[in-house]
Amino acid sequence: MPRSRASLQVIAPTPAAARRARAVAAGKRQTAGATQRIVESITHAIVERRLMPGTKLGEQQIADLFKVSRTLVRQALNQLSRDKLIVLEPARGARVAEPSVEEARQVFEVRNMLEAAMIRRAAAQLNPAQIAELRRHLDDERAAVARTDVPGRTRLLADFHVTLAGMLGNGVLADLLADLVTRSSLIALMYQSAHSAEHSFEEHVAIVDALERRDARAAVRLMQGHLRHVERNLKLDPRTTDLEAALREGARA
Amino acid sequence: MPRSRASLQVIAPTPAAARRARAVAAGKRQTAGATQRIVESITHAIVERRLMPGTKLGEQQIADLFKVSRTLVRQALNQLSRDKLIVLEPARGARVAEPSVEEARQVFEVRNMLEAAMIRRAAAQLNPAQIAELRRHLDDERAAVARTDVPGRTRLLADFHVTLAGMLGNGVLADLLADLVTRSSLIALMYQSAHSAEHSFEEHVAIVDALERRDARAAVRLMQGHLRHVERNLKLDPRTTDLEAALREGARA
DNA sequence: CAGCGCCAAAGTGTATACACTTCACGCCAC
DNA sequence: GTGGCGTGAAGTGTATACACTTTGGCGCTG
Repeated sequence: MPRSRASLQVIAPTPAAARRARAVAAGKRQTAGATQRIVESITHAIVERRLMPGTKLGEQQIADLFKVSRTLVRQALNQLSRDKLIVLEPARGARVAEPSVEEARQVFEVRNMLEAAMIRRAAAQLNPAQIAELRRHLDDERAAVARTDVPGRTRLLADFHVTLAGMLGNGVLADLLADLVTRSSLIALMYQSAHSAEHSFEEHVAIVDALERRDARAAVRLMQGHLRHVERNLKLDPRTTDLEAALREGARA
Repeated sequence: MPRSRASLQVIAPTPAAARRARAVAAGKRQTAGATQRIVESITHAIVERRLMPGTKLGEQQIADLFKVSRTLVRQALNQLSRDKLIVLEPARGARVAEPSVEEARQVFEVRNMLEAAMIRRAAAQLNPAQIAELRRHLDDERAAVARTDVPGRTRLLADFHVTLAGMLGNGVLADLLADLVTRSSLIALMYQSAHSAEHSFEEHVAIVDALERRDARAAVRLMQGHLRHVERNLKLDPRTTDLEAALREGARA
């Protein structure tokens, strides 16, 4: 009787099932273990620019910090490695990633593809309540920019894109874009010259304006312009001479 | 003198560095550890339909199969979990994922976004040699379809999309799409009714034809049609009655 | 004195040990 | 006979132990 368990649990859930149900209902997502805490901690540290690219991440060092064993730290590092936030070299440990110029270009190209399509749909399907939520987000951005809260504004400017993705009701898209946006933060950290937070904020406002007017074409154009501006503000030009590049290759081989 | 190591290694690489360099030069990517072997093995098993959704994946069982400790198996399972190919329930172990109808819809929506943009660029920038490579791929597909090699044709039909992504020289895009395509395979495995491999193959041919003509508009239209057809061929309609759905929810809570 | 090789310390990679949760069988009360 | 509850086997979660690689320094040699 393969179905019996289903109905039984509906009527009289086991303690374990009840706890799981409560965990889901209670809040967002129960922090499964310490692993997730470590991942988020390091991710935030990178996004908020407290960890520079190339920084060595010793396992024991992190384990001591979080008062756990290396086992959990390694799990966390593996996740971060998959997110491309750190680089894991065999037997040589983990370092904060140093994305190449080429990788930066590719990340922005993919973001452009995804976000152009995303904003087109947003213009078509967002309801007034969601527009209002975006406005609230913009208020937060404005405040962070005003008080020159660098970590906060960095996070908020990035969150704008993720929030938008989340509103389309497509979790897959939201997850994907969250990864890309986080990677973009690391890229910005490496290459950013004089990115004007104010400029980004104003472009976000213009985008929401277009969404509210349901002007899909303008929204797409503004979003693409926004992404292009962010990318253009990075020092992605070939700064290294050919010789220097060759030596870097050698050092990396 | 922070630069000295670079030039030194160019002139006289250490054994370790030399080995790493050789590993990179020698072939694709050196199989870092047994972990990767396990991940690929299970991934292939799922894509080739030898592992059904819901199948329990016991850690010790897998460890014995691959003659390694549970440590490595757990690493592999974590990776697979991030790929959404398996589901990891705390203290209850790993099972092959059973993507919901909603998740299926979202995956195809994102693929549509990405691949429409991708094919547009492909039409603009692919060179004749690359078109020829696509033709060769189509030959393989045709052969696999002809001899009703189900695992092979499944893989090849999926690889078409990944190969295309790879040709754009954007590794980030290729990786992302590879994930989505693999997830799509699992989705197909769950919901596919009577998907005609021949039909997909013919649509691939039409797409390459359009690319060769550099007809971006037609290529986009064909690709979107292709994805829509694949999705439509899934039994994504609400097959379960409301009652059944409710019970499923209960069983899952 | 420069360069090479060797050795020890540090750090990573894998396996194993142990604690804790889950699940199913069986027992007991009703 | 049915339903609830405890108990033990199975399996997962975390920590620890140990082997192996890397690396930097020291002395030896030419």
